[in-house]
Order: sequence, then structure tokens, then C-alpha cells
Amino acid sequence: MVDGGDPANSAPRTGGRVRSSAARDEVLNATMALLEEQGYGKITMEGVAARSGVAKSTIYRWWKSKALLVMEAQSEAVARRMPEPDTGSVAEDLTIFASELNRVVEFPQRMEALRGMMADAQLYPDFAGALRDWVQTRRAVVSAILSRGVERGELDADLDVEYATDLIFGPFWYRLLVGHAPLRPDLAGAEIARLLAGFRHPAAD
Amino acid sequence: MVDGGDPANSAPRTGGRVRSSAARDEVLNATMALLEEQGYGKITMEGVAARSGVAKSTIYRWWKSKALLVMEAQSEAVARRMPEPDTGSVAEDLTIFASELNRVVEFPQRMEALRGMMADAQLYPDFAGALRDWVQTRRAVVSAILSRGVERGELDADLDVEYATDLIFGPFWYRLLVGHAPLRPDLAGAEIARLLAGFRHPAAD
Amino acid sequence: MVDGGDPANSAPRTGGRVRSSAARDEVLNATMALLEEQGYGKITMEGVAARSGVAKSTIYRWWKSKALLVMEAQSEAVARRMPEPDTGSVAEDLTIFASELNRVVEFPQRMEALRGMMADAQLYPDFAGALRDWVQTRRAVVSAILSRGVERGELDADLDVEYATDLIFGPFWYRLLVGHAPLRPDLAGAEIARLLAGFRHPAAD
Amino acid sequence: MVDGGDPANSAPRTGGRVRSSAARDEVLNATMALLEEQGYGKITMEGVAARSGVAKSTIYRWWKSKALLVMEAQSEAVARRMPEPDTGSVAEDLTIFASELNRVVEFPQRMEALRGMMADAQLYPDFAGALRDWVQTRRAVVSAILSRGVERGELDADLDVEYATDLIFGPFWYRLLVGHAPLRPDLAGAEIARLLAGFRHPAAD
DNA sequence: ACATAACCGAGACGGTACGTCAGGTCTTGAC
DNA sequence: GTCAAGACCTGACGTACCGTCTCGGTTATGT
Repeated sequence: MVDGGDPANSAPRTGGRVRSSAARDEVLNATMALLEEQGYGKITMEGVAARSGVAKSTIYRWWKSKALLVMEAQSEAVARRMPEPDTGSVAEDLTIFASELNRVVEFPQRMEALRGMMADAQLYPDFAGALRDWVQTRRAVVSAILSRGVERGELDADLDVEYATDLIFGPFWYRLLVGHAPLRPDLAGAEIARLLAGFRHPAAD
Repeated sequence: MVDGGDPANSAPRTGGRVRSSAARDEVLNATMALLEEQGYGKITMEGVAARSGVAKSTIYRWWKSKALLVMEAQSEAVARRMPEPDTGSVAEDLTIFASELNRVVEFPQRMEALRGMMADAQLYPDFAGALRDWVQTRRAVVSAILSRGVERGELDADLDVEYATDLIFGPFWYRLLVGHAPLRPDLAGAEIARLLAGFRHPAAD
Repeated sequence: MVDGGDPANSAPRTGGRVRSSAARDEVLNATMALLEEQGYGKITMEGVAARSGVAKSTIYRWWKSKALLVMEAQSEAVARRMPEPDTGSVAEDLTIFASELNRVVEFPQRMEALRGMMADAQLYPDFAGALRDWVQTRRAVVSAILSRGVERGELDADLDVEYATDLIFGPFWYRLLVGHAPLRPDLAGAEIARLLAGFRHPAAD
Repeated sequence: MVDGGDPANSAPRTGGRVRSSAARDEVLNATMALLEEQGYGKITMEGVAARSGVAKSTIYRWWKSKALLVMEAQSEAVARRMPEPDTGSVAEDLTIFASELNRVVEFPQRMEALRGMMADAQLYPDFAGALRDWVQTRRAVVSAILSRGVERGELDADLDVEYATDLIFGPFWYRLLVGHAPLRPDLAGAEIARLLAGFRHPAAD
């Protein structure tokens, strides 16, 4: 949850009209609808306002930028889709995770959202931190899997877990963003197997 | 070279005033200057026009978008910086390449350019193809190194060269874009060594 | 009053920031100033925006074109200068009116405005109607004078009032636009007298 | 004839390629075609160049502005349509002339041209003189008719011939430009008769 | 016959202004 | 205190034509 997520937290409230949860829902729904229909690049705050029937000033009150708005609109769905497998086998855990990761290809509007959010993180420094925080929560899952593997002796004790985590997410984002090759949930297992071969043996020279 | 790059190619010239190479140079210089001073996100076509003294309409005549303009402004410098090592050793070749790749960290405005171009590729479909083409030229270098390694028997014959190439570039871009960890030219050798351990042996299960 | 003239009319207002009368005044003043200093032909929406300190989009919100803007800027002053004499004598009424009409020659920027508006009416069909409406309000004054003359028996009952009105305004505009002869407020009486001689007697053959 | 009209006059010519009459004709034809199809306001030098297949620079060599171009494109046709009646009767002469004048209503593109030229005369001082000169040639015809009438004693010796001429042309242009009433060739006779009633008798007061 | 000179096409160039879009802020009155 | 409405300033967009300026190439002379 990034901002304005929960209408019943923050300051101690001293009186006055309460935040309209209807307005919040309308905004998030309109955002998802526009994301699906026109893509991230064509979403505008003005468009969301018009579509949702919520005033622009109200939207700005709760979300500082388009990127934060999309992030929240996405977050629940994405959160639900982030498995934290712990089967006792690194290979199995990673395969489950990577398959699920690549399965985003089946939800075009989520791909759109990921690509657009990554774009905005480059263009608006304010948002970069928010995206980084969100990315870290996902990295943590993989790092945990790998650490458990090291502890259990499945993986080389010298393994750089952070870099290994990048080897899981890096190619995913790279393909997602460049589009030179499709994401293949079905091949995740084979790719993980190849990677693990390297993680098991100490690096040569 | 992306567009309007070479004033002396394309159509056979049947008449008409010749393209001003001075104007071209002024525009590219102004673009690089603005990139360095203010960052990709603050570059505007209008700003480039003002800075370069070249009319906006002339800029639009040769470059359809900011992203294509930056890409060309970058391309020569980057091209010069893209080594194509062929030492006879995959490990050595890849280490040279990856070190150089990560060395972009020493040139902040080039990092800015790479990040901005990747962002625009997400937001403007017209540009995505151009970026993809450019990316392919860089992938080709790594693919060639790996293919030579397979031929020479240094690497497993079953190696998926395209995916292996993604394992070189993916983490690079991922770190560049997310910023969760720094790029480390000095560690490139160790990371490559770890990767190659996996490429040498057939995948396990 | 042509458009956006009165900030307190139109829709019943259900909310929203109220129109800034300061902005409106600044725009109209800037328009008149530019008209006087540089002439109608050199007025631009951008120039008015710069001069007035009001945003271009705000100007476009209230006036669709330069011509409508000038028309409104002029209208109050002109309205004040449009007498509706009713002395009981057609000759006297018309002489008063025609003298005043030709007196525009003493206000060069108003001449400029009239000429420019007539020009734009030719070039932009959207504006032609607006100008025609405005012209009709002025014609109505003369038509009324003539009609009263017919009723009183001062003028021939067969007189075509509309055409007679054109005989008042036609030469005025013709001289104003072509510039082959000056406008002469002092000669208006003599010209009217000549005209009336024809209006009193039925047409010959 | 305004400019570049006759390809065989001006400087004594000592050699060099001769002006292409084909190019001249193409330009004039294209101008008339665009005038008819899209109206004066949408004619552009660039459009004429594209339509005619003649280079923009060639057009500018021979015609300094759109207005001069249209004037020449029109001039031959209009010249042919300008009668100089001399029947011995002022009423008859003027009726012939005025009927023909109003007959322009049957040729929409000529109306367009007249309206557009008058507009440009307001906006571009350089052109105002050219239009005025052309207008004078037409006024001269009417003035001559009236002067003959005065000499023959048909009209009052005190008649201001110039103003009387304005009474013929003024209402014509006024209606043409404002569009509040149609031009009526068939009513020209009646209107002239009414006017002449005033011209015959000395002005009253 | 051949140099001279003016013409012509093509099209790039520096400009100016256009009219539009979206951003983000502010003001108002209703709830 | 929040909300819908909507006016406001700001900045940049991408386009259209303007009138000028090279270019390369084409014709008529006139010596």
C-alpha cells in the first residue's frame, strides 16, 4: 500500500466530512479501465477524473502522481499473485516463483502497468523510491529462497545472493521492457536449472 | 545510426538545398549538453531548439521525437565504447565486455540517456522498435562471443545463447533502472565467472 | 456583447471557481493597447497573452478568435458612440447619425479595428455571422429613423428602407476599406440632403 | 495587369532563359482552382506551388503575395466583364453597369476573390495600394457616365460625382462583404432610378 | 558553338504563431 | 473537512506556412 490506501488511518481526525470510499473506488476502477483500454502512456489525471466522476483536486489530494495511482490500483492484485514458496528445494521454489513471475504475460494490462511504472521511475525521481521499495519486497522473497539454499548446503556458500537475485529478475524485466523475446512461464524451470548449475559450484578463475 | 544520421546517404539527390551539417551538429551538441545539465526528463524539443539556435521545424524534419534525437546523439559515443573482444577465451571476452558495459556508471549523462530512452520506449510504441533495434546490435556482440565458446567446446552445446545473453544484459539494465544496487565494473569478472560455471555444465534436473 | 462578455450570466452555477474579472479586463485592455500600437494585423493571441499576463488557454476559453476578442474590446466604446437620434426630422436624425459615424476617422485604432474585423469576416466564416449580427444592430438604428420618416409622410411610401439603409452605410464602409477618399464628418449633412431628395420623390422611369 | 503579367516587357533583355509561360499559366490555373474549391482564405502559396507543380521560389519571383496572385488570376476575366456603356442616357448606362456589377453573384469564386482581396487590403498595407488602383479603374467608368450626365444637363450641376460614384459601389461592396442581403442584378434598375431622383434635384436644406 | 545569363525544380532553413493538451493549483458553494 | 466543479497559470506540444536561400540543371540568346 503506497498512499491514501486506507481511508481510516493517518492523522487522528478531529471532525469534518469523512473520506468517501466510493470516490476512492471509482478512481481506482477508472484507472484500471483506462490502463486496459488505452495503455499506461495514455492515462492522464484528467482522464481518470472524467472517467471516474471524481474531481481532479480530490484525486490529487490522495495520490501525488499517476504512477502512485497506478501502483495502488495494481498493488492488491499483484500482492495476491506473489507466491512465497518454501518446499525445501531451491530449484522447486525458484521454479514456482519464476513461473508465476512470467505468468504476467497472460495479463496484458498488468504488463502495461509494470512497464509504465518502470518508465515513470526513470522520469520522475520522486517515484523512483516508491518503485524501488516495492521491488525490494519482491526481491526479498527470492533472496530468502536462496539464503535457505545456502544454509541447507544446496548452494555454494560463496554465492552472492543479491547478484543471484538480479539474475532471476533482470532477464525478466529486460525482456518485458525491450520486447526482443517473449516471456515464457513454461521455460522458467529449464532456465532456473541452468542457473543453479552455476550457483552450486564455486566460480572458476 | 538511427535517422538522418548521415547527411550524405538516402535518396539520390535530384535538387534542392543540401542539408546543413552545421545545424545537425548544433542540435546534437545541444542535446548532449542539456542531457548532462538537466537530465533526460527535462529535455524538450523546444529547449533543444532554443539552445542550438536551430528552428524547431528543422529539428522535427530530421528527428521525430526526443527519444530518437537522444539516441542519435548518444550513438556515436556509445558505438565507440562498445568493444567486440575476441581473445579466444569466452571468460576473458565476456569480462572485457561486461566491465566496459558497467563502466557507463562513470558517465552519468549516458546513464541518464539509457534510462530515459528505455522509459520512452515504454511510453511511445513508435520508439520501442527503434530502441529494440539498437539493443539488438549490442546483444549480437555477446551472442557472438557465446557462440564461439560453444563451437570451441568451452560451453555446453545445449546452451540457450539468447537466454544466456539476457543473463548478461538483464541484471545490468535491472540495476540501472531500479537503482537498488550500484553497477560495479570491477566485479564484472567475478560475476561472469559464476555465470560461466552454469554455462559449462548441462542443467541438472 | 458577443461572448464571455458578462461574467455573471449563462449557466446557473453549481460550483467551481468563479471567472476572474481581472483576467478579463487585462485581456481587453491589452487588446486595445496592441490595436493602437501596432494595428489589427499585428495582433496575435500570443501577443495578447504576453501583454496581458493572462494564459493563452484562458484567452481561448473565453474568445474563440482574435476577431471576437477585438469585437468585444471595441463593443463597449462603440456602443457608447452609437447615437439613436429622434428629433422628429429625418434629415436631422440622419445627419446626426452619419456625422457621428464618420467621426470614427478621429480614432485611428477604431478604424483599424473596423477594417480588421471586416477583413476577418471574409477570411473566417465562423466570424462572419458574429460581425453580421453586430452590423445589424447598427443598421436597425437607421432603419428606424427612415421608417419613422415614412410614417410621418416625410419620405415616399414606396421607399425600400433596407436599400436606403445600405446607402447610408455602404459608402462609409467603402471609403473606409478602399481608402480612395477620406471620411468627412463635416460633409455628412450635405450628402444626406442629396440622398433624401431621392427618397422623397418616387423613382422616375 | 498588376505584376509579371506580361512575360515580354520590362528590362531590355540581353540573354538568358525566357520566362516559362507554361509555369505562369499553371500557377494562375491552380490559383483559380483552389479559389473555387476551398475559398480565398485557404489558398496558400505552398498550396498553389504543390497544385501547379511550379516551385515556390518561381511563384515568389513573379508575384509578391497571394493577393497579387489572385488579383492577376482574376483580372482578365473581370476586365472582360466590365462594360463601359454609353447610350446617351445616364439611367440606362448606370443600370447596365450596375446590373453587370451585381451579376458577380452568379460566379461564386469571383465573389470569393473580391472578398478575399478586400480582406487582404486591410491586413497588408503593401497590397492596399494595388487594390485601390484597380478599384479606381472601375470607379472611372461610373464617374464618366455621371460626368456626361451633368454635361448633358440630365443631372444637377452641383452633383458631387465622386460621392455619387460611392453610392453606386458602396452598397454593392457593403452587401458583398457583410452578407446581410443578397446582390440582386434584377433590382439594379429600380435602385438606380431611386438614386437618380436625388441626383436630378438640388439638395434641399 | 558556346559562353552568358536568367530561368526553373527541389527542398532545406530560420521563423512566427497557431490551437491543443495536460499538469498542478486555487476558489467557490454544497454536503 | 471533504467533495464536485471548474477557472486559472504554465509549459510544451506538433503543425502549418511564411519568405529566403542554396543547389543542380535547363534554355535562349548574341557574339
